Amino acid sequence: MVKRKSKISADPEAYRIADLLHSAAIHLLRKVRAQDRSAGIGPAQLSALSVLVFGGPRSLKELAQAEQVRPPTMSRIVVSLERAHLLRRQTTDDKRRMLLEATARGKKILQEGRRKRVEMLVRALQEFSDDELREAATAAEFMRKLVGRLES
Amino acid sequence: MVKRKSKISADPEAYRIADLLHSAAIHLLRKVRAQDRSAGIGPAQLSALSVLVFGGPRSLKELAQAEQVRPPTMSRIVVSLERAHLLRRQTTDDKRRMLLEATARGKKILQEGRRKRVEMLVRALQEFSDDELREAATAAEFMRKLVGRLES
DNA sequence: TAGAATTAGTTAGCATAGCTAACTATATTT
DNA sequence: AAATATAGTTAGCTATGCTAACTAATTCTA
Repeated sequence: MVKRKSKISADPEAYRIADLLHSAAIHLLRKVRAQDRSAGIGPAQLSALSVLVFGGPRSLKELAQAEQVRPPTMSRIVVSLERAHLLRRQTTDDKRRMLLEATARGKKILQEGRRKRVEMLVRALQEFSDDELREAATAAEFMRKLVGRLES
Repeated sequence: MVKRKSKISADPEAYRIADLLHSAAIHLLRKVRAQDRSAGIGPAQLSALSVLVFGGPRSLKELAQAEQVRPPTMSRIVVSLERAHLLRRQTTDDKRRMLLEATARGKKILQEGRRKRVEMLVRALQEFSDDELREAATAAEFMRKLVGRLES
């Protein structure tokens, strides 16, 4: 009869955790974004480019899906990246389709832009103790797992 | 002579962790943001409103600082929230300054908007085991600590 | 205490990024 | 061959971020 909750959580605890994670993600990105301006490339462009650099060439639609945005949004991002010579389009057998690929310059810029953002986090992490760093590693893995399980 | 690294990290590990956290934050927010549209209120407005609701009334400048944006940005956010009757301005002794305060409606909308975002996370969390939930709690606390230590 | 400097907030103008609706061009299905 | 589906673009809207330049009020200082 009793619907026994086997979770630590009951709801309130899961809610509290979710809220913390949500707020932390917002504020983490906001702080880290300040580093972007020097790269002269926005966060969405940086993120899309990184998919191409680390994940290899793909179509606009696939890139949009990877980045969880709609095709028109990605279309514009691609135009910006192309104008900056950070990616190139290749035609395919299917003439509607294109393959997007990072240029050498794109790879370089990406690494620099990303480096600045990530190094800010690295600097903060450097101040942590060994124990805290182990916590950091666990937290990072957990975040990846969580994101993977979010409904798309 | 040897500059002994006492960190787990050495650099590469801290870098890897930082990169994971960065990427997780981007994708978490992107997925969760989809829930926002139904609230008819953008993420920046939601976040600013939540500072007022949970942290109490404050000036525009203070709110901008809490949200890590510049005053003109916050000024516009405040205008939107005011037009939607989600906050009100109060005058103070110092006539340059204003106190911003959430209205009852603001509190309600906030809780609903936030609920939708956070509930998406809660749903994902519900699928985790007890052990994983303990991990989640640790990760959440860690994220808060990390964000607190980022340079502003 | 008059004038200078500072502070709070706004306005104007720009860029990026998100969306939907409607379009073109190519491929596929019937 | 015609209908349908798919890939990407264009147009137009909204929200958010910024800097520079402004107004109004307050505080400092000579």
